[in-house]
Amino acid sequence: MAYISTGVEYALHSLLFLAMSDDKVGSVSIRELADLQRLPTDFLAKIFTKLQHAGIVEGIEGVKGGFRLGRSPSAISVLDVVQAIDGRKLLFECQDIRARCKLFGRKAPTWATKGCCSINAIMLEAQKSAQTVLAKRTLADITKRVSAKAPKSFESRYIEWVTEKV
Amino acid sequence: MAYISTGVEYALHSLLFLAMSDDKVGSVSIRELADLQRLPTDFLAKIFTKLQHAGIVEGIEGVKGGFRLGRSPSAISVLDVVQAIDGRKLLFECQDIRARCKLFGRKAPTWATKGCCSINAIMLEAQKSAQTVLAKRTLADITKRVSAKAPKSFESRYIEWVTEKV
DNA sequence: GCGATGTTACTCGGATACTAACTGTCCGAGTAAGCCAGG
DNA sequence: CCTGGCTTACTCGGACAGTTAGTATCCGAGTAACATCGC
Repeated sequence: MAYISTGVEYALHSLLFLAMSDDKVGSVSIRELADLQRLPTDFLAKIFTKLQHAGIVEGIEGVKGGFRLGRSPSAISVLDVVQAIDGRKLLFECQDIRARCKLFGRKAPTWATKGCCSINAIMLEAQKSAQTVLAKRTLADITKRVSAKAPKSFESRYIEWVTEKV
Repeated sequence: MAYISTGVEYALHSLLFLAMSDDKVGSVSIRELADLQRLPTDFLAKIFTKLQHAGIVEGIEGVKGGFRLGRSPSAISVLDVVQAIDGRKLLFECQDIRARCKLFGRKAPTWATKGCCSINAIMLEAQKSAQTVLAKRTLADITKRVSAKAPKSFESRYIEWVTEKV
């Protein structure tokens, strides 16, 4: 399984649609989002409650309810979404192997302890590097890139679809 | 589970020992390496055959056999080890969600196709960034950092242990 | 009309399968060093 | 001697069990818009 789950993928694509209709439509329901993209409805619902807990979206209960963005698309980074869905998962989980070395007696010396494992340090550096990339990309950036290559009709057809509720 | 498996961790720690004794001992057996670090022997064996296929270590069969580094520690990057053990795993597996969008008919337009998914592009960028960090760190670097903080006696005790075979 | 009631379409959240990957174990096969016996 | 077989300690590689995380589904509870009905 990949480090970044498909849940994140579902979330990002769905958020992209929400961003498109943010100023034009009150809210979009999970059923609509799932239907539109042929995604599993219940699963997408769970994903959105996570996004809500992170403040990325805002849920509106009751009939005619749904979700809308919790803040501006330019204030939602890809990293925000990844961490909201997958949690603050580590790229690498140091298990402190060196401290188990038989050459030490019952207690490992302090220089071999978890906090300063050289291998872990490198992995953390790599993780930070990846996160920096994800942190500087926002929903707004992606929307811009998509609308640059998508035809104008795409957005309008989406708005139409989501308001008419076929 | 973390993106970088514990197999990689076992491999790196073991390779560090091999690097220490590289010029002083012909080869070290899996049993010794596992015993020294209290790691599961059979599992470590499997890991080392992967490292061998990648040319990172060299196996010597028969009694008195074992493994030694396949090339200089400065020519073995952390990324080499990660890819040898975990394969060329992607940080993110694009499933081409956008192409499933109901707004398209039976066939998605070319602008929405896998190769140019904007989300995937960002993930690939993040992955590349992490890999760059891992690629520039070599076994030699780590060895240097470890021996800087470990007491001199550590290395000599290890060499002693591995030659005497208690 | 107008307020009370019921229906419907949503969001929530818990419980539960199913699946795939990683970890760990077991075992049999092949290989080479070192020992030992028979010439 | 020295040559051939035996033992031993390794590496290989296949097969398989256990565990965990992610994916997906089902269902009951709560909420609010809207329609309907009785007055």
